[in-house]
This record gives sequence, C-alpha cells and structure tokens, in this order.
Amino acid sequence: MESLEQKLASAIEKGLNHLFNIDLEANSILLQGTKKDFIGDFTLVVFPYLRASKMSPEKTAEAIGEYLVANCAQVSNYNVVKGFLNISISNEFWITWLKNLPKVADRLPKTNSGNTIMVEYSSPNTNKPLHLGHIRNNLLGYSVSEILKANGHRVLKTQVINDKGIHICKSMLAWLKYGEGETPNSSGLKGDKLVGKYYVKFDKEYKKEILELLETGMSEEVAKAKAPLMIEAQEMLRQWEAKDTETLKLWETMNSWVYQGFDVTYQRMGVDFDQLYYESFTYLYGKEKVLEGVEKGVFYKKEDGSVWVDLTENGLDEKLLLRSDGTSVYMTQDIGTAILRVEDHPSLSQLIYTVGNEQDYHFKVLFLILEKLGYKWANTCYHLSYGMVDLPSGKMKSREGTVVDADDLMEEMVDKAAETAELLGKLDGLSSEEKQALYEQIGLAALKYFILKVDPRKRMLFDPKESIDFNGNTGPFIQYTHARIQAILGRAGEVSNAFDYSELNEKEWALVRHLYDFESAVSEAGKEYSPAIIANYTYDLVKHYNSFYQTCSIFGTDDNERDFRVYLSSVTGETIAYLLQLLGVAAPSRM
RNA sequence: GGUCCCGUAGUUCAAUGGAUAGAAUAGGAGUUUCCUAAACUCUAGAUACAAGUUCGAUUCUUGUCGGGACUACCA
Repeated sequence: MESLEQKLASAIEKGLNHLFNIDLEANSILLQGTKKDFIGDFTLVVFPYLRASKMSPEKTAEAIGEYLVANCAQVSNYNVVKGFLNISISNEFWITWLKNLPKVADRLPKTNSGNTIMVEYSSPNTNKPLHLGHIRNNLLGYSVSEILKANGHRVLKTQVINDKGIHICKSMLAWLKYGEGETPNSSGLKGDKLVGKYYVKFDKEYKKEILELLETGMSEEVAKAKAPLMIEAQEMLRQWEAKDTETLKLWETMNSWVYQGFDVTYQRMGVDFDQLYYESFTYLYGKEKVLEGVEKGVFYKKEDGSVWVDLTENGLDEKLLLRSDGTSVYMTQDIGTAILRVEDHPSLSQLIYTVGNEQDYHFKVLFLILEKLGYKWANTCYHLSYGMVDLPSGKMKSREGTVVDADDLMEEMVDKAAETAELLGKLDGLSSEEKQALYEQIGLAALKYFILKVDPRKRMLFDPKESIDFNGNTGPFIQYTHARIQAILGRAGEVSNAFDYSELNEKEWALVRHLYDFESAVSEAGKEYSPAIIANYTYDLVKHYNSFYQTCSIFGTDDNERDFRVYLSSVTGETIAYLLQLLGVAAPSRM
C-alpha cells in the first residue's frame, strides 16, 4: 500500500509538472515534518523550484498548495511562510488511519528479508570483571540487534571471548603465588571479581619489581621487560601454547570462574548470545589463514620469520600478523574468527562488530586484510564504532582502579529505584517479590536509557558522584507513562475502534501525528545502527502523550470521545512497550 | 611528528543543508475536590574562533585554538 508521504510526493510531482513544467521523480521530493511552531503536518521547501516557477517563493508555494488542496484528497489545507509550504492533512484521514492501524509489530517489515546479520558485541578479556565501558558495548550490541530484527532481518548475536594471552596468565601467576588456594566457593567472591583481584595483585607486585630494578640504574623500558614476574608470565604463556597440562588445567579453572561471574552480570543486564567463539580456538585458524596468505603472496615473511602485511598502498602501515617466534597477535585471531563465522553461516549477509572507536584503525586493517585474502564478503563487514564512556577524571583504567564496576552500578541503580518507590509509596499492596522485580526493572531502565539515548558514535560522560536521574528525559519517565496507560486500559475494560469521532483537538492531533512516524523511526534507527534514534523518538512520543493526558479527560461524558481516547491510549501504550523492548527496557504495568 | 574523532544553555544530551537551534537537569513562577505529580504549564539561558561554498551553514570546505583516541613482535 502506498504511504501518505508517497501519495503526497506523487501529487506534488504532478503539481510541479502541471504548474511549472518541472520534470521530477516523486522520490526526489523531500518532505519534512512541520516544526511545532507552525501549523501543518508536512512541509515542502520550495526554494529548489523557484528557477523554474519564475515566481517569488511565496507565490510558488501558494500555487503548489492550491493544487494539492484541489487534487489530493488527504490534504485539507495549507499555509505559506516564506519559502515553506506547510501542508495540513485532514482529520478524517488521521482518524481512519488510526482506526485501521495494525498491531504495532505488523507495521514493520516481516522477518523474511533473507538477510542474516551477525552482530558481535561484548567480547571481553577473561582477566577482569565487566565495567561501565562494557555496559555501553553490551547495551548497544543488544539493542542494535533488536532494531535490526524489527527491520526484518535475521540476527545472530555473538561474541569472541578473549580467553588466551598474557593478560590471563598474569592473573594465573598471581593466583599461584599469592592465592593460597582461594576459590569463589571458599571466599564467596564472584568468579570474575576473584580473577580480577589477582590481575590487580600482579600489577602491584610487578610495579614493585620495576621500582627495585630502576634503583639499580636500569632504564624503565628494560626494567619492564626484565622484571621477574613479567618473565614468568611470558613463560607461562609459552607453556600454555605448548599445551602444558598443569597450565591448561589452571587456565580452564580460572576461566570457568570468570564465565560464571559474567553469566550473572549478563543475566541481570538482560543480554544474551546465540553463539560464542573462543580466541583460544580461533587463533589457530587465524594462523593457518595467515600462512596461506604468505603462500599466496598476500603477506610476506621477514628474515627473522615474522609475518607482515604491507598496507602502505592503502595509506596505512605495515602490520604484524605473526611474531618471529610464530605466536599470534590480536589481528591473527580476528582474521580466523571472521572467516570461521562466515564458514559456519554461509548465508551471512553482514558481520557487525560492536567495538569502541579506539580500535578504528584495527578494523580498517582487518577489513582490508580480509579483502586482500580474496573474501568477497569483506566489504559487508561493519565496525559499529562507539565512543568511550569518560569519567570526569578522564578515561577509565582498570589497572588504576578508576573503573565503574558493572555489577556495582546496576546494584546502585536498583537500590535507588527502591528508595524512590518507597518514598512515593505507590506500590502498596504488592508482595515484596513483586516490588523487588519492579525495582530491578526501573533501576535498569534508568541506566539503559541513560546510555542508549546518546548517539553511539559520540563519547559520553558519566559522573559517579551524580547518580542517574529518574525524572525528565529518562527511562523511568517513559515507563511511568506506560504504567499510567495500563491503568486507564484496566479501568476502560475494553478497547474498541467503533467510535464516531471527527474533530481532533490540538493534543490529540500532535499525538496521532507522532505515532504516524513510528515506522520511519525504526527504519532510520536500523540504517544508522542507532538506538539513540529509538530513544529520542520514544521520549517525544511520551511527551506528547503526557501533554494529552494532562489536558484531556479520558473518561468524560461523551461515549465516542471516551472510546476514541481509550483507543488512542491503547495504541500509544502498545507502541511504547514495543519501542522499550527494542532498547532492552522493561515496560511494567504499574509503578 | 603522522592519521582519525569531537567542541552546542551552568551541566548532560538533540537538531536527512532549511523556518524563531530543541529537550532534560540545576535556577525562578505556577498546577492535585479530577484517569498514578516518577507528571503538566510558564520563565530565563548556548552553536569555540575566522574565512569560504550556498537563496540558506550547528551541519559541507579550509585555517586557528581547545579536548580525546590511534600510531606495540599488548589484547
């Protein structure tokens, strides 16, 4: 079916042709929503047509306006301000449109685009707990996945777990030296926290050793390399790569602690994965592929045996792919993982990497390498590059203890939700389990919305001293509106579209007009990979509803009016719930 | 040094090259006999600077100033 915009655009196209002899494609006509200070539903900027119309902007706009009122049934009126033609759509159209509106999910493309998109997110190292940076990553990855699904794609959520490398060896070594057999069970510490504790311990002892070496007159660079702990850690990595039984056993044990800890965090955050990849496996595959690349002449070997790729033709550097001792680097693993993923899922149409913008260069290199290796799908790979979360003091550094821990932050938000709810005292009559579940939903909503409303590409600031708000442009604000709507629907009993209603007041019109933009908001969010677009659209929708709610009494005396307003509330509530779900935020029916 | 990103109210965030740059919060003033005041209404306050392209620039180009990231045989 043709959309309203398409109808308008083709009417304008005919009008331009009829009036000024302009030959244009209808899809090249740009219609925008009318700004709220002006009257109208859509606005056409007429400046581009002045050359052909040979008239003033005002006259040109009026001529098109007249034409539309006469020739386009949906257009009821128009007004002209300078070069802007504001077009009003008839109440009749809006009410009919609303009456025949399908369920919210049916307004969107069906899941049969044939595209399967793999979205990678999270992908943590296994040597320390998740922090606020991971929260942004996880929420983005999850939400973008949901948004892509809403746009009719199949989505596979994945991550690659960085379970091998010097970082985990550092934790292992420190645990062996100072751990005295501590386990999550013996100490009651969450697994990832326990392993992280020994990572920090390693760093502390390592720094001590460096200081001692510096006092002997050694340079800092040499001291860092010669410190006994570092040498031991590197030796441990070699033993790991040589599949030493003891080392492997410890590695498995400590990783399993970390996974148990991560699971708890993921579950509370509400994110999940369809398939996991482990670096400890994919790096071997990457190595193979790199060696194949050497044979094909895509890469080259230096005299010391190290393998490199020359990207200077592409304006980049030379990049190391295998060390001289034959061990792999980060890039090696990523090459292997990517190829493996496409082999696992031959129908994959796109690979999306949710990774911070500090790795922009890394992904440029990775995609180029895949292209050079001859993989046609390389150009579909997309780096969903997001900005860092900064603290007022600057960047978070795990080793310096300036991180905001993911579990702590979620706990804090839930506590604050509980505190606020107690204060307002609206949840009386609920069991303590029900209350707790609500606090969880509300606290996490505040956190998730706070993160997701910001354009992913931009870096954002988080001040731990100022707790995240529950009023204003926030998650709980949106949830609250949803809950109020549920109360109305409960009281109304049933929702019917059999009302006889013809005149929208200002608030009703603004709400309906905004509801109309739902599809384009979801579609744009998908094209831009941006939950922020969903968040902002939802916020505006809720603002319009609250304004309507405040001014218009729903259970008035007029039956048709009541039925219409209940129906309008129902559509709004359903839309809010759907949008919140795209953000991974719960939509409680009471709060 | 090289490459890339970013500078919008006191603060945190918006604005496919379009109208009078929107919100929120903090500040000031109001709204509960009425469907949940986690709400609503009013008020005050910003495009770092300088040129250029354009009918029109927060948006595109160049330069200056300021902030950040990357530039490892780390991950």
